[in-house]
Amino acid sequence: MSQINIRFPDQSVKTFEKGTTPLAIAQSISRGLAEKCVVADVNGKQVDLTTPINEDASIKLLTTDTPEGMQVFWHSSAHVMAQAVKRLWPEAKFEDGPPTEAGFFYDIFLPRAISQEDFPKIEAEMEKIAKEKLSYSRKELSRSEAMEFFKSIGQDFKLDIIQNIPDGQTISSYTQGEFTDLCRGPHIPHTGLIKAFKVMSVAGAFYKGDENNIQLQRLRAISFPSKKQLDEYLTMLEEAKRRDHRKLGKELELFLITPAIGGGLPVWLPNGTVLRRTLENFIKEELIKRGYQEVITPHIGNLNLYKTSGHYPYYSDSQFAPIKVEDEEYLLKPMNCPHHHQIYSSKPHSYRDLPIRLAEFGTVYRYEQSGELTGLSRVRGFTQDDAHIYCRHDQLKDELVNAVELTQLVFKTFGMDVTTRLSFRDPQNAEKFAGSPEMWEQAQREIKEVADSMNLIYQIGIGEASFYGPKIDFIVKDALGRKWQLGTVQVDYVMPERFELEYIGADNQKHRPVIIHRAPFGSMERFLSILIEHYAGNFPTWIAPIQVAILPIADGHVAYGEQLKTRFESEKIRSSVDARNEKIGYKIREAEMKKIPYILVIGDKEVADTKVAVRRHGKGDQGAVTLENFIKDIREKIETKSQD
RNA sequence: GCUGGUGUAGCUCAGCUGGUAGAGCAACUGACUUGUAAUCAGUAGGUCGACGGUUCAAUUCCGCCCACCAGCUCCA
Repeated sequence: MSQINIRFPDQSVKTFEKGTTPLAIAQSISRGLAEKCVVADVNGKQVDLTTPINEDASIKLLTTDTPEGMQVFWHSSAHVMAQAVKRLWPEAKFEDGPPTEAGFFYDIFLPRAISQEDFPKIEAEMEKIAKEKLSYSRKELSRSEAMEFFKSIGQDFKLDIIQNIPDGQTISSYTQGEFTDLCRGPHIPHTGLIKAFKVMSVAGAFYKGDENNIQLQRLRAISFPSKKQLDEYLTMLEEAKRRDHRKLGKELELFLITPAIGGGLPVWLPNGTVLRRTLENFIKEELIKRGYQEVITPHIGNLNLYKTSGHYPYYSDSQFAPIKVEDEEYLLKPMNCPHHHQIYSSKPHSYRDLPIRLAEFGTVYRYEQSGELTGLSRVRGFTQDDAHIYCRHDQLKDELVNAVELTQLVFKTFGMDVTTRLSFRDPQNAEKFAGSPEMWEQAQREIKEVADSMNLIYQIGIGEASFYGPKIDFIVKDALGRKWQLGTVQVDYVMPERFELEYIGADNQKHRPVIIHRAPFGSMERFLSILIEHYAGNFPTWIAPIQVAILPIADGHVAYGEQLKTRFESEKIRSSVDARNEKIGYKIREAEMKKIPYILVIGDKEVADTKVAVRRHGKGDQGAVTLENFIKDIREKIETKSQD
């Protein structure tokens, strides 16, 4: 009997009999590993634990403690859910059921609408299937066998998938119990490993992601190898919901969205306005340092402007209808750029003038579909911290670097995790993108060179470019794990042509400038939504709407409290006095719930010594300090933009 | 826009199978003059999202619309 060498991740090598399986190898190491192990990585390819190994190999045993293991675990769970649905409603037809970042879903065609009342039934059936400890058995099929089989069980969507599998790729099915699904695998050894299920939601999903197709029912669920892990996950979800900016926005009186004004048209309340203005002032200071000039442009513009730019034809279905005034038509501005281009072209420019950097907090209006509106994250009126940099081609890279650095400064200042995407055009979908293929190749190459020179870690998003050029996009996740694009830096060779922008070069000839569009925050509204969730409403002192709550213990201390407030005003410290006739515990509770960073309790002792008793939000009593020391400390926190 | 769900006082929520609504907190009034997360008592507050229908009677049943929530599609 021949032997083979198996190499482990720690580089140790052990000898096994030829034809051994990852499961047997796991069992030879420890029983615990064998029980937790769900799939194996053999020579870089994931396989079932029961797959025989017939030659020397490197192996990695993946347990449910690894992200890869959980992906397989959830994928296998999706099959269990499909089986459960099939048992409950035999007429169900299945499309696709992949794992996700948290759990899995299956797209199902079923004439009957699945509702929340059905979830417990589905979960119960899934638990039954788990208890049956059905093993997943793999079978490889020819295309015709696969077509014949899935036709015989009426799974029409699978036929379509089979037809789209490229030649030469193995077609396989997995069977557990009476249920067989088309699947490339791999899978966990048996359904008994899945100990806890929770069906989360059902929603429509267009077949193949095309809104002209029928809608399937997307059943989302999550599963775990233990009940405890499920409970922890559900608790984590509850925590996340508490950070939701829509909830905190109401509780902390930051903003208001009311049908009386209109969906997706947020109103900034006094507290939220402080927050937003503080961020705007922060960026304005940076713009001054970096040679930007501020401009202001109107909220509407002649429709012809947007016909020239191409925004109107490209996005006419997501703009508010034009307004007719006398014989002209005007559009609520969906973008600031055409206005800025008019500023550029209002006078001739020398190559010596460039770059020209025009910045504006410009409010734009877009008709977003009603189903898309989400708090401050997706709205119909929002303000971009926009700027357009008109530069010579030899200045482009430096200007791009500068713009990316500014964006990075923003995220660093707030300690936010961000991922970077280079958004390129999709050559398969060329009609969506203006300009020549050569222009696109050049602009994309330039963006990539800048990203590489700055050692950015990025993904490339094909088809994510804007119609006039590629972008470097900065993407963050909200409390519920949804991804949103915030900052963006874009290269544009199209608009200079369309608006016939030019400068006179050293050669006394006319040249086209290149435009960089950039917005470090992106949309102030969306940025604030993420910021609120990032801090869970516990804002660092420098941006907190109210920085200091002054709490007099009794009526006799209110006058001193008012003196403190006046002093704080002169020091540019935002404070409020709670002069109500309430016990100190009550006032403290309220100030804590408002998440005010500093709480000052003042009574006889403080009045006598010109001191303040400091309590930090969430940290309790810090003891008394002199007023002057307190002011010095908090001013430092504000000036250094401390996270504290 | 599409699929499913939700809509009751300022906020958070209760209200079984139809008989015009209730709690806690907040607000207001009074008492208490208070030392680190809720003092006590009282008062007031609702076209039960809008409109239409069925019914002797609709917050409750039906229809249509609106808003919000989850997802899909879209996102300059």
